[in-house]
Amino acid sequence: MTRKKLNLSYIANDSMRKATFNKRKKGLVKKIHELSVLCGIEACAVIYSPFNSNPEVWPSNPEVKNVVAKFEMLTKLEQEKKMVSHESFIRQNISKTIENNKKKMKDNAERTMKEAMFQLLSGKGEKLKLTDINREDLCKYIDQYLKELYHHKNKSINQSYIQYGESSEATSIMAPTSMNYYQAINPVGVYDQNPNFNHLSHNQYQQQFGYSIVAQDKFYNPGQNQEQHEE
Amino acid sequence: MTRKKLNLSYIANDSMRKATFNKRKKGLVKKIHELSVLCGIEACAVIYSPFNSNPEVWPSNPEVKNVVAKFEMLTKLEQEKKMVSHESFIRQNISKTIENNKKKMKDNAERTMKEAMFQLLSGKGEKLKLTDINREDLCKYIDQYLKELYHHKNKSINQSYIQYGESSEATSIMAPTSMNYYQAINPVGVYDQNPNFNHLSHNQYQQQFGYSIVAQDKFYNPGQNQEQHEE
DNA sequence: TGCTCTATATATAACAC
DNA sequence: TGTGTTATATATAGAGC
Repeated sequence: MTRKKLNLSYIANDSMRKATFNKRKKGLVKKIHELSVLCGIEACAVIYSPFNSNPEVWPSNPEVKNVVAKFEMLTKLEQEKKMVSHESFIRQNISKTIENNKKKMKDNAERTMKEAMFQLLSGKGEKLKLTDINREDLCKYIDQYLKELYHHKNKSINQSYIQYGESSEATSIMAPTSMNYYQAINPVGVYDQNPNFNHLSHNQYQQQFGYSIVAQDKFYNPGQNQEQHEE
Repeated sequence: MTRKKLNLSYIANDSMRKATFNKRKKGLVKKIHELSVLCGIEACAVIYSPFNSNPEVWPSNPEVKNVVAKFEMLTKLEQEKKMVSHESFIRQNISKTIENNKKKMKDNAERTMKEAMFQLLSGKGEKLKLTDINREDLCKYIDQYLKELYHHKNKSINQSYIQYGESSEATSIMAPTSMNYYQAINPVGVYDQNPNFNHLSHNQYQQQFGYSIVAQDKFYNPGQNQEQHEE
């Protein structure tokens, strides 16, 4: 009569399984009851018994109805969200990891862009392997960076001086764009090779870059998308 | 460091309660998991946690969805029927007891009636305390008794001889009613005091007693209610 | 707060009836 | 099958960190 060390696997023997089932069910219900009393919470358990003819057995106390009612009230989706099941836990973890990864990749890309930009600014543009960096993306990044830079600068001086929205006109702030840098740093040929600046209509440009260039060269209107990379 | 003997009552101290909650929740989930593996069953538990911001936590494995789905499929009524909660157990017990009591009271009343009837039949009617027994009820009972008696007698002789329903006419069986007994046993005065026989129309009589008296005196049609006391 | 540790309370496997 | 008994495995209160 020496107790075994619990081999956690299905008990093949029918009568032994039933005996174990009854004992453990009793213990389980007791535990649930204790937990609910000790901690003043609502809890219930549903156990499908293969022995007891009625397909399911219940948990603990009269509050079952409340618990079940509450549980039923939640939509299935919400239940799944809130259930800390092993599966959903793992799923959540995967989602988190993917999200994290995306963030870091984006961050990485930005750092690369920034470095490239500063290399251009410091006159070391000829050392840049532009095959590694998408030229269009780089232009976009530089424009965005300068826009934010100017935005913040002007904001700190006089907030009201800047006008947002599509209707802002002559009062909008002058800011350099990637064009200036390309013109300044690269030979004309290189600039001409970039189709983004030469052949896009204003509408296309706006679509591509998220803000419009006004009729007067070198003026721009910060569009509604300007805040998207605000930190 | 000596473990106390578990005082099963709400733990007032917040941090201690939380610690206990977490420990016991873990143990509970483990137990449910063990039970489901050892006995090859589906089980789940719902615990409403006051600590964990998400209002409920759950038990063990991916089968929760199945368990919950099954559980939800059952109507609420069916669930309650099958739940062996303490409360519903007691409620069922109460219902049973009340039902039993009603049965016995009915049985008692019938025995009293029967006794009274036989006292009348044996000519000891003058000893009856008719204040204890509702005169109307007694008439009803006697009629019913006789009806059944004749019904069974004729049934055993020739079942087809009896015609049920409202349309049965001349073929219906002749049977004595309580009127005969009252007329035979009591002085006219007593019989006259019973308003049920003298002053009710046929329709009213039918409404009152559940069957009709046909135009010819002493003939009756067993109505649809005749089977109601059949044993 | 949340973890580990350890003595003890509890749960329960195996056995007997 | 259900119940009771006992030796042992497991759960956990209380303490420290």
